[in-house]
Amino acid sequence: MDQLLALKYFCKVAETGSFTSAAKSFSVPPSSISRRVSDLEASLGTNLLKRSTRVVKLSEIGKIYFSQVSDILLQLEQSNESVRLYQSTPMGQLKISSQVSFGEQVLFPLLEEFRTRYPEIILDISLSDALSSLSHDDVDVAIRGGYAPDERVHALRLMANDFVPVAAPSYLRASGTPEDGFQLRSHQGLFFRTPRGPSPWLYKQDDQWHDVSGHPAAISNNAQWLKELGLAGKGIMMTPKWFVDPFLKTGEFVELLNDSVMSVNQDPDFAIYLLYQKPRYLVPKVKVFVDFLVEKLMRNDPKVNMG
Amino acid sequence: MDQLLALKYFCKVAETGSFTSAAKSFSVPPSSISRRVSDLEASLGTNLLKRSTRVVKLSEIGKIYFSQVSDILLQLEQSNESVRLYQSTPMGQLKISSQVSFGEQVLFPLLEEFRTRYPEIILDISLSDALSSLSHDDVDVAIRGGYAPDERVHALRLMANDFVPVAAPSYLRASGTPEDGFQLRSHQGLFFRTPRGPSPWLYKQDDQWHDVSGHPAAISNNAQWLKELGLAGKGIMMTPKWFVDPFLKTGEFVELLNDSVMSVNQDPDFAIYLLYQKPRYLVPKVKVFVDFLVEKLMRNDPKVNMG
DNA sequence: TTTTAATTTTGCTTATTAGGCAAAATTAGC
DNA sequence: GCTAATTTTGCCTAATAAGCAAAATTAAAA
Repeated sequence: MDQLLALKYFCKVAETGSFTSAAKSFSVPPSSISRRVSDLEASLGTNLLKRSTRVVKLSEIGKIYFSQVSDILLQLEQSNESVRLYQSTPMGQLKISSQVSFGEQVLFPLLEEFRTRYPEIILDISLSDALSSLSHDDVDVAIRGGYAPDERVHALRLMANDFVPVAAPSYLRASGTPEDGFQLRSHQGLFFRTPRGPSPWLYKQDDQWHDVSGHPAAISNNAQWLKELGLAGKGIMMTPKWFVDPFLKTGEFVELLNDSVMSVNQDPDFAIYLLYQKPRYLVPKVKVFVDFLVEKLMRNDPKVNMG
Repeated sequence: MDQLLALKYFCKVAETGSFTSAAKSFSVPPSSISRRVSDLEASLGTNLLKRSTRVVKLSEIGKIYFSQVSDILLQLEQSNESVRLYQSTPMGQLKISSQVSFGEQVLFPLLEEFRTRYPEIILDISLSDALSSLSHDDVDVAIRGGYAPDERVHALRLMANDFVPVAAPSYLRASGTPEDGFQLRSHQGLFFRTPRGPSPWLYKQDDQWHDVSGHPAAISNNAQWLKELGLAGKGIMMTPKWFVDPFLKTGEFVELLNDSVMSVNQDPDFAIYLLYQKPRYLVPKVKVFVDFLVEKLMRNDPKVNMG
């Protein structure tokens, strides 16, 4: 028996005092109401209603049951309504995982606008360079520099992640400016250590990749420290443009080997990806964040969109 | 969709963290659980669960929904349970309607025992000599001197309602003792007025009924007043034995024409009836009251059971 | 990484149950 | 007692949940 249906029928009969009018408001024949209510009474072993052809009244226990059940039905409807609201309005906790430097450099400056635009979303950002899968970690969206990931996850290519060699003018004055990829090997290098180890410098010539890594002056997983060393003229750093963009503009960093194809990775799909699960029913908070990042990073923001 | 079933399935999945174990506890195939929960999610337009083969976790909105819904299910179960308790234990308001004199004379003396035996029943007694149908009046049981009533009401013949003429010794001394039914016509009469009018005195001889009503000394629908007049020797009163039983014992009243067939009504089914509706599911409070009256009035209570 | 085993989901059929209509039964009011 | 509104019952159809087997998925083990 569809007990919830029976309860709805019963309450309507109790409210209207008639099977017929209850049937009308549900657009079913009165016989359906009669049967469902009878079923309900049978399942409880009780007469909830005192029937007579003209007036249907509640029995003593029917009165008690009705007052309780009608409240319960109301509560249930409110719960359903709150779910629908959640599903139609961006709200709730939004857990975002990002690489440290991208988060610090690109993400954080954007978030204040996002917060004011969607005040009902509570942001929960965790920055980490550790490889994490969305399925394990309890995150809604993840931003990762890397490859296109597995299938059942939406991967939106936010921007290219091209690496370029940069150095401070002071370094170049002291050590000279490399004119060719292979010359990098004789320079000082500031190396970023990924979870897979220090990233090598790769140089492409005639469809061939060459490791042109310089002498390691410093290795760290902390991009900030490496950047400071670079600004201080301690060596050449391979870095995504977005990471040093402000300094290139001011001239504190100089991009080297403009025409060469440099990388730290041979995979052409290497890029910044926005990852999020694709559930059957997309949650608004995720959708608006994805849309927001697309708007800010993929359209016409010259500062970062230089893929 | 059987939403309540879906909610139960969903909550069990949320509690156990597994479709399979939920299926076991309901003794249905896991596919049923899967489908019902999917239906529920579809009807809400939301993913309530984050599925993976090993662990099923609640989504953000799923957590909220679960906490609300599990509480709602609990409330509903409690309501159902309270109905079943009501249906298995004598409790609640018991509305009793009775004729005034029968109530005062017979019923009230019994009720204290009933109250102590069933403390959870709240008695609501209304005494009235007006004809009332159970369907109109909001009563659970009614006690009526009269005929067997209509069909869809249980009519339990509690006791006979034979009327006998009685008088005080002082009256008999002053006016003489009638030796024959027809002699009553020359006596003073204390007449009870029913809703149908004053009750005549009827005397049966050779299968023939004769109206042998005396001169009306007083007419009232208040039996108590008539009784006081009778005790004061103002006339002869036709009364059920149970109404004057204590006075017959003390000799304050004397029963006249012991061997004659006297009545106020020609109907042989005239008696005291206990009336109650026969609903599909008999409510315990009514059942125990009926049983109680049968025990007290129909078995071996010599004081009143003199039909 | 590959394999394995547990779990969920899907496709199909069967069984159950609600809806729908008409006729019968019930009853309050005339 | 009759009439009209209402509820209930009988019977059929339609909708939906259960049941089973196979396929798909995925966390953990090898």
